[in-house]
Amino acid sequence: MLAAKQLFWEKGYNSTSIADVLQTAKVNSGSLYHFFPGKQDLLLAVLDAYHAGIAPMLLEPAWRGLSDPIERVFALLAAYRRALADSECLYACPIGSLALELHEPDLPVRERLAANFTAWTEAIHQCLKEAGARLPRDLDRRELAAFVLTTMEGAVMQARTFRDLAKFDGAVRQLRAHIDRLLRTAAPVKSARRHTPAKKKERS
Amino acid sequence: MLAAKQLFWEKGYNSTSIADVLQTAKVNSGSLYHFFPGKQDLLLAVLDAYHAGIAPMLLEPAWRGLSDPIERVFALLAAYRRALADSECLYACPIGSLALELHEPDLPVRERLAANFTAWTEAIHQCLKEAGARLPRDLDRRELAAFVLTTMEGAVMQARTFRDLAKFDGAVRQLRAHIDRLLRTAAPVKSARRHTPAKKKERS
DNA sequence: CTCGCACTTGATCGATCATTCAAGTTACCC
DNA sequence: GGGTAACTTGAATGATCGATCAAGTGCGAG
Repeated sequence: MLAAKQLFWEKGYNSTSIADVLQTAKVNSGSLYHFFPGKQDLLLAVLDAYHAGIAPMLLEPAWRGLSDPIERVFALLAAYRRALADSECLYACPIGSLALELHEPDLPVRERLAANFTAWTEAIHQCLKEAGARLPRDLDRRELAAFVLTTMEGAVMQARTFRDLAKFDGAVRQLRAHIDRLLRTAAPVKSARRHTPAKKKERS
Repeated sequence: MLAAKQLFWEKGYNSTSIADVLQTAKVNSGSLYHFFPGKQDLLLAVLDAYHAGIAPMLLEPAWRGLSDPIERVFALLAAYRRALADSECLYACPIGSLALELHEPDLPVRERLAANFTAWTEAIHQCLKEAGARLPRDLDRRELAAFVLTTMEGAVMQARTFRDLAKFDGAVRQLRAHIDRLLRTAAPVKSARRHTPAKKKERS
């Protein structure tokens, strides 16, 4: 139900009453309960809708015309920046909000929250894999992909709390510095091959 | 009120009823309303309590015996790791949770949420300033400090959602790699060419 | 046409919500 | 001891919550 999706995002799950949904969707309670046995089933459907919409509604618009995988990573972050800018910094990632709002989520709810995060992270992971040798061979690309999500969620949280886009930009700038350095490490300056030192062993 | 603090953290603000608070605190409604005109005033008091507790309840225990400022940064993150481990990954940063749960926070609420973030970030900023020349001169230390908070919030969110400490560890590992590189950039060679024991004057 | 089923209607339920208040109790100053 | 202000008591309020259900309506199949 689109109305529920909208309202859960605008007001949160607990603050959205069934009556709100009914009014927005212009249906009666009986109709709703015919399709959704309870409020939680509505939430499950909403989470499934978000999951299904990640590729067509989020990734595709953000990546239109971009082929470079690293550019795509930051294009996705730029899409969130736009959402913040267009909403005077009141935007919040609906999945992240629900993940923190629901303190005792039943298993099916938590599974779907996790599935949304996984799908998001996996899309970034795909980019990092496509970046191939531009990134260090021994880099854990899945871990870095999850770190991009970490950065996005933390950055949105702060931008929203401070109503300040600069908080978002600052976080992205730090992430970019981190990734730039990984790119440089993997592909040292072309003209100075002799500058490449012996590989230092990695520590944990 | 300690009971409210506990319950808002355990169940969230909207899911905690006044009746819950009354029962936990073993007081009557009249008493509570004598001190707090409404539920929101209770929230404000809780947020103020968190703010006041950052130094004594969070930083001091985490930093006991540690003097190295960079170690302190990661010791604070380790404290959150411990909170997750001790709670089977159901821990959530109370401020972050409230920041995302309250979708239309009144100004006084939002101010206090922001004040909590600011105080936390400022503590890290202090560490980074103490790190002095070990970090690049042109590094925006406040921005990096905010990025540490970004990482913590995003990492806790994912660890909690996946019920997996590894999600937290992965984010911290990425942050550590980022900061390690900054440390290396500032002090390229271990054998100090020109040690400057003279302390730079600090500006306030 | 008519039967059966999917779906809608909207009143209604008991529970619980935040909040109020008149009456009672305690503590402290003069 | 008497007064008073701070605080407690706990029942009551009206609103709103998620959920229910008997009585419809519409429609396609036979």
